[in-house]
Amino acid sequence: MDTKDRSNDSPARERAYEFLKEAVLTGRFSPGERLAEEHLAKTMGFSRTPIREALHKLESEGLIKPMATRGFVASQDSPEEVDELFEIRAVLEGYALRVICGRMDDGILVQLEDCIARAEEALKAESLDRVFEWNTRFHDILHEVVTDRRRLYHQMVTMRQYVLRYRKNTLQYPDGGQRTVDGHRKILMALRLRDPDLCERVMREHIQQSKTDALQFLFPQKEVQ
Amino acid sequence: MDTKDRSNDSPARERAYEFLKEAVLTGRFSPGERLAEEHLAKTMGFSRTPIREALHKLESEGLIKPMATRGFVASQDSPEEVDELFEIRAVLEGYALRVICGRMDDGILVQLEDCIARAEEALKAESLDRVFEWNTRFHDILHEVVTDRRRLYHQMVTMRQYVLRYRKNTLQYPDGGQRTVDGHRKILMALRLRDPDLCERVMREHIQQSKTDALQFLFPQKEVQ
DNA sequence: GTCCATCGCTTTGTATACAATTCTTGCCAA
DNA sequence: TTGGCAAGAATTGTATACAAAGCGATGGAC
Repeated sequence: MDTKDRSNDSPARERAYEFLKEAVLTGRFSPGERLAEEHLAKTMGFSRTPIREALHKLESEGLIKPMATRGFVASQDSPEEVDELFEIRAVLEGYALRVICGRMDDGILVQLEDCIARAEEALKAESLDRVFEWNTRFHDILHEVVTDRRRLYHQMVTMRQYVLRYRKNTLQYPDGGQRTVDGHRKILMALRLRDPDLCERVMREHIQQSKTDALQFLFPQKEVQ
Repeated sequence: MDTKDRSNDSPARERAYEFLKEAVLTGRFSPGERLAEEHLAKTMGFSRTPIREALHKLESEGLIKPMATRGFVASQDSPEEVDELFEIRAVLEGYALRVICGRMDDGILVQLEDCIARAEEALKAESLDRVFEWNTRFHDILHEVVTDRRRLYHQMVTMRQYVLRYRKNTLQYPDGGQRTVDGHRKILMALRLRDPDLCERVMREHIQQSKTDALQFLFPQKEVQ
């Protein structure tokens, strides 16, 4: 039935968006590099129209920045901006865990437990890729519980993907992986206790911890306040 | 061809955006009404291009909703969506007040005090318009303290404007105005005490209170959980 | 040699044309 | 009558053309 190539049936605007997002998140643009519509259009084989729409969407998500007069640049984030991003994440994820706490069932708890166990294994095996994978899965499972809270879900997903690009490297920092897994363990415990206040606090601290790690990785010379 | 836009300096896309935002926020579109590009373009005297860009921006802010297959509709919010909006606001504003707390100075405290006093006066005079005005000013003053936290600031401003349309009516509810002013008083006290935890909690409760009022106003028949 | 004005090139902003898709309507068959 | 299908109308998606605005380079005045 559906024999057509799937990559071709989504609208050009979406493909352009995915392509550019990927490019920004993997740092394929040098920081401050100007994003010229015509050039991008030619490179990707679209016209300027879908490119423009993709650029505007990326801007609304804060992935690129408008220049003073016109056009966009691939933004290099300042330490302050990274800090703020993580802080907002911490606050939203904390609140989300509070909501999630009220919706817990044993099936999910088992899944989370499993994630942690596998991440631990990967840690012992010193396979950071797999640690990263299972840590990611841990948060995915939690987010899935609140997909019906669309604003919240959308924001969390957006912000997390924004951050995942350097999150991986962060794990390589001394004990970064261990700290993350410990954080997840605390989160699981708070969920088991069905304590919303504790849930919120623990999640917030977890994200703030990862903020510290990320800042130290990204800006090693700077003091983190 | 361009005989009509000489008095306008801002780009068409921005004027289209402002116009449509205003129309949505004041309820000029009936809920569920389809927003056809061609029609809007003709009505407003633009071409479809700036209209499209404006519509996409409005969608990214959650003011309109994409239909299943194509196009947008002016969305009537469900109780659940209004609830979520206020909850996210509560969380963000709470965090913001925590930040603001660390930046307090006497000048700002005096201004806030003044706002509250004037709102009280207006309450006694039963001038709800002026109550509304000074309550709005109260939050404006707070937000101005964190304009440099751009994501946070932008989100708070966006969400608040979204909510202000029915906020005014909410005040007309029994004691709605008094409750709001009381909330502001608590906020001021928490700031005076320079207690970040208290600040966050008090602000969150304040927004949640206004959520309750708003829900009762918007959906009087429903039970509010 | 330096500063400023101006011209032209580059890039974005807007309009419009055209293609693709969805929605509607009306007809025909079961 | 109803269900489904097809044709055409309506509307969006994309490409392109054109207008306007910025940016840079060149050249002239001092």
